[in-house]
Amino acid sequence: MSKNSRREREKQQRRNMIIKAAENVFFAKGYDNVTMDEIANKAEVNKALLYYYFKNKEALFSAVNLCGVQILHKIYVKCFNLDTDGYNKVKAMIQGLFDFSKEHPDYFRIYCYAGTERFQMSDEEDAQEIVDLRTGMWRLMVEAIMEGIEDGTIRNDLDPVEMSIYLNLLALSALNLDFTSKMVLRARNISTDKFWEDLSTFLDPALFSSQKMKK
Amino acid sequence: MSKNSRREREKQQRRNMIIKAAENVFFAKGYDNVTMDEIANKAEVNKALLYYYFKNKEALFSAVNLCGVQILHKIYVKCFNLDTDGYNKVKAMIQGLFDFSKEHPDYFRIYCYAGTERFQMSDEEDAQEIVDLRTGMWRLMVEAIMEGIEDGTIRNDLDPVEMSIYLNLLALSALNLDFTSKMVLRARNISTDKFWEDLSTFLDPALFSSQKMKK
DNA sequence: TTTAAAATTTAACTGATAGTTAAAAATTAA
DNA sequence: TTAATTTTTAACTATCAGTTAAATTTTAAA
Repeated sequence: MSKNSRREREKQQRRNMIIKAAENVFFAKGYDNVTMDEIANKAEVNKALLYYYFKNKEALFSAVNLCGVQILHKIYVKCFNLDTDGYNKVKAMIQGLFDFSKEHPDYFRIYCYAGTERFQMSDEEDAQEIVDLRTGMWRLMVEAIMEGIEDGTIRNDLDPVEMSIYLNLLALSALNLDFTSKMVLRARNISTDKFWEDLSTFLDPALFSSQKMKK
Repeated sequence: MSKNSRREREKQQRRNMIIKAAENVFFAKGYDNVTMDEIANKAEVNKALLYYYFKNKEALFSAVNLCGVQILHKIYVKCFNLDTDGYNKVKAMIQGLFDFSKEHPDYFRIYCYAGTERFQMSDEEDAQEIVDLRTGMWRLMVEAIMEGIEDGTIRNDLDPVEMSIYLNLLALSALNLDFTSKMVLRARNISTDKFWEDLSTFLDPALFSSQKMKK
């Protein structure tokens, strides 16, 4: 049994080696410009073995993406466990996403790419775990918002579920700017970091508006 | 000369036929699942002719996308010319994007897809016009925001350029939800239309915050 | 009507690449 | 030693974007 589990471990290690090799190549050239042969070369392994461990190219990509998502998930958990009020937990999570995009820009890039139309269905294991982790992160943010509503640091006239989605969407797309927006900012000499900081100024009144403006 | 220009017109018509055929196929099956042979069949034209009129598949896709962008651009112009204050112009533009996504869901879908990493460089003509139109729309929104700042309907403590990007990003991604967000909303029985309406409630305080909260 | 240019078809071709396969070889557990 | 598992080998299929060059048809203009 102990030997069997050692074997299992080694198999897992081989799998991980392949994932790291794939990571390397995906990071360098994006998804579409990478061939399976390239990955096999990088992993110093035969191409057929890739298909022994992974169903196809997309599954391999999911495995890489999962690594990043796990990191991000941990960040969210840490933010949620901060000893502070709801508002600050939420802010910490948004900042956490920013930090993630800075510390792991490549993971962040494929995280965004994986959210594309191109990848939106799959029944394979890693894809499912990604969905679970993402759902988990969302749940944490909703919890934080609810805390904020109760302790009075976040407005109470909106559904926390919807609010969490607004925040996530905006944060994500602000960190993953399209070509036109980047151009515009560059032309105005606004760095993406300043753009991010100002996002906070922009959003704060939406998070807590003392005036319950209706219509 | 008049005959020459008639010929030109007919050539343009043929081009348009091809675009419409491509449109049909792209709308039905997305970009990646479409083959050039399919488009040629739909257009009842030989595949080689596609390459006579368009550089490659991507150029053809750009031509289709351009049609949608032109519609959207007109909407922005109309909103900008409304006889109202800056705040309401901005709101009208955001609502215009929503209307576009409802009236032309297919154009909207490829508009989003074309914003992806996959498509972010190209020197061909239609691609350039798309960039120009998008820049134009952005300019209009910045103008509207500046009017709002001057007439006092929009907060004055933020760069209008940045503000326009925040608004566009959020609106766009709220209309183009990723898989996880859609799931979450469905699970909570929140329709995407309600989600959109509530976005307005969420955002309003950020557009005009009477309290100039700093830090 | 003639002629030259432009538009269109035909069909076969290249090159890339994901994915398959089946058998042989190497490694490992027992 | 043996049987199961892992890994390699290398050749194969299928698909598709993109090319090409010659033939044919259509059109503009003289």
